[in-house]
Formats: sequence, C-alpha cells, structure tokens
Amino acid sequence: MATGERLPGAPDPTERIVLHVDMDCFYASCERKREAALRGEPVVVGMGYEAGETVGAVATASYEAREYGVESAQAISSALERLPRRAAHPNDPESAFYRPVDLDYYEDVAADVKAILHDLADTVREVSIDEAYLDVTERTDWSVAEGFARHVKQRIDREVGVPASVGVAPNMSTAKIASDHDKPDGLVVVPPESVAAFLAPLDVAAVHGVGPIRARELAEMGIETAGDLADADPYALVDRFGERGRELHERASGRDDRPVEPKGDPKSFSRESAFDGAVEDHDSVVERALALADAVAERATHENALYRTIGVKVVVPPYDINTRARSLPGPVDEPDLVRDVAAELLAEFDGAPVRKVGVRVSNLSFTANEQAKLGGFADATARDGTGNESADGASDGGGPEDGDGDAQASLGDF
DNA sequence: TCTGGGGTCCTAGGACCC
DNA sequence: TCTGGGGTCCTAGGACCC
Repeated sequence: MATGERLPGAPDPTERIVLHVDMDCFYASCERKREAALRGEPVVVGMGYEAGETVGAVATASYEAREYGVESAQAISSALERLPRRAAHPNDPESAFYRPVDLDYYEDVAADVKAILHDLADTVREVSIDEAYLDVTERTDWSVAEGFARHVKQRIDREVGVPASVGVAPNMSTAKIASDHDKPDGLVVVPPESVAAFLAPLDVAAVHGVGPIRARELAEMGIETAGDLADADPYALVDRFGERGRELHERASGRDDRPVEPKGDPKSFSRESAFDGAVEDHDSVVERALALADAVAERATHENALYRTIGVKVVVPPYDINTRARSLPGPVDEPDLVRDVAAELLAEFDGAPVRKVGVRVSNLSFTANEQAKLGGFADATARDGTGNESADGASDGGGPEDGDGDAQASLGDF
C-alpha cells in the first residue's frame, strides 16, 4: 500500500512544519481597518446593496453579523431580513453596517500581509486573497512552533491591523483544518503525534473537499466524523467517489504529502453576471455577454495571456448550469474573437430564459514566459500573473508581488 | 438560503490516432 | 473479416472552495 512509501532520499514529510494563515472575515476586517466606527459592530460586505441594485449576495460577514445568521453567499434580501441597515436604524444594535465590495483596496491590504508571510517563510503558497500556506520547517521547531505562529499573527496585527487565524501541522491539509478550528483570532498547533487524535472527532465537513453533497453521501455510508472517514475502507470510498475518495481518506487520516509550493499560472479567466430575474430576450443576453467578453479579453491581455478556448455559461431556471466551449487551432489574444465565439455559442439558447450569463477563456499560455523561453527579448519584463512566481522584481500593474529580494528580517526572538 | 462572482480539479463519453 | 489495446484531446457537467 502506498502509505509511507517514499523515494529514497526524499525528506520525511512527517517532519515538515506547515502553517496555514487564514485572515478572519477579511473583507470586513479591511473595512474596519479604514473605518474605525465599524470595529466591534456587525459588518456585512457584499454586492447589490447599492441604491437601485437588487441582485447580490454577501461576500463576507463579520462574526458579530454571523451571530444573527448572516453568512457568505447569502442573498441580499435574506441578510437584510436578519440585520437591517444601521443607516436606517441608527439606535438599533441589532442592525449592521453594509459596505460594497472594494476589491482593489482589499488587494492592497492583502499585499502587505503577504509581504510579511514571505518574510517569515522560505516557501509560501498564496491560495487566495486571504489565505496562504507557509513551509517553515527551516525556520522553527516543533518545540517553539506555537511561539512562531503567535509571532506571525502579531506581526500581521501590528503591521497591517487585521486579525488572522493560524493553524500549524505537519502538512497542508491538517494545517488548514487547524486554522479553521478556533476562528476568529485562532491559533491551533497540531504536532505530528497529535494529528490523528485531533482529526478523529471532527465533523467530516471539516475536511477540505467535503461539501454538502459528499457529506450527505458519506452520512449514508455511516461516516460522520473524520475518524469514521479515516477508518473507512478506502476501496469503498474509491467506489463511491472515484479518486477523490482516496484523497478524502488520506486527508481524514492526516496524511498529505503535497509540498508547499508557489501557485502556478492561472488556468482560466472568466466573468459572469446575473440578471434581475430571468431574461427571455436573447438580444439582452447577448449584449450582456459581449460586455463580459470584452472584460475577459481585456483581463487576458493585461495578464499577458493567450487563450485557446473560449466558452460561455448560461444559467436557466430553476438553476441549471449549461456550459459551451470552443477551442481554436492555436492560442490567440483577439478580443473580437472572444465576442464572436461567445455570441455563436449563445445562439443555442435563443429563446431560453436566462438568469445568469458568463464568458470564459481557458487553455491559457503566457506570452512573457514564451518570450523568455525563446530568449529573444532582452527586456526584463518578467512574469507576474495573479499567482506570483517571484521573478526578479518585475511587477506590472496586475499584482505587485515584491520578489523576496530582501527577505530575511530575522525573527530574533525565536 | 431559491442562488453573486471567480476560480480549481475530476470524470465520462466521443473522436481520433497508432 | 467482427473487433485488441493504449493514448490524447475535446466538451460538458459536477462538486467544491473562497
């Protein structure tokens, strides 16, 4: 069996020290950072709250707002039912501050946080705007890992002013579960010898990759805790869930050999937009799609990405998701083609009621890379891409990602 | 809770190739 | 002619995550 097999000479994965850093209700924390009046109050950040807007959802709710049942992905109307706007009820503590999503600002704040993380670890995997894994095996030791993690939290709080939860474990999967375990402002350390005991009592849903559907299927198999999952027959899991089944079994058992490595180039860019209710007028749908096509193409151009596949997504009532895609002979950067192909793919849905439409480009290749490979261009325009790829200091408009040229701030006290 | 927006990975079937 | 086996690419859909 695969358990414990390693290539000769490979480092023992059980000896790694991995941190998962998860910013608490990040968008709400950012709003609080620049607006002190929001501190300690229920805050809801979302789309569709502006005057005249009707479709929208909660992106992030502060923990105070969550107490009232407001949660992310919730429809605007539901959130407002639970917590009306503070503006309309100035003296009612059972009301919330609603703020629109301001992604540019959150990205600025996130960049400050990420700079600290890169300073504190040799390897950082930025998973999303508010989440990252750090391999700190070379920077600390299990005996002082808790102090190290506390230092990470404190630096973020002191230098940026937003709270984070941190999990420490011998691998990414367990570290992630650990950071989730005591949110917000959590700090959970799970040393190698405690992994199994830590995971066993947790609900299966705590395992990354178990959503509502799989949780229900697992329950039907009598599997309710991570311990049950770890004890289950892996073949039965593979039967039911395919390769995912094996993966879930490994994660629930606290095994995860994936190295912490920087995220590679993105695989796709997409934009989508919901209508207020279902729209039957095909021209309106196409019109919306063309705007999305332009936005997607612009994004790709800006990221120096060529695309070979263009696709659309059409959501029809009640909530059926249809996707159509077409691949081109070779990679291109041609905004007009994105428009044309999108419109053609949508023709099939002429006459159908449409709730939501989206446009996507995929099969990406990055021109900066290819030019570098061809070796022709002496210019130093290195990559960037949303992920990162700490090249030498280049950062175009996209995502400033200071390559850790001058890292090593030392953490004296450890 | 009747549903926003941006992503990732996996699977299955069909076409096509050797 | 009666039907093997391996592989790749493409499309569509599903589940999940933040």
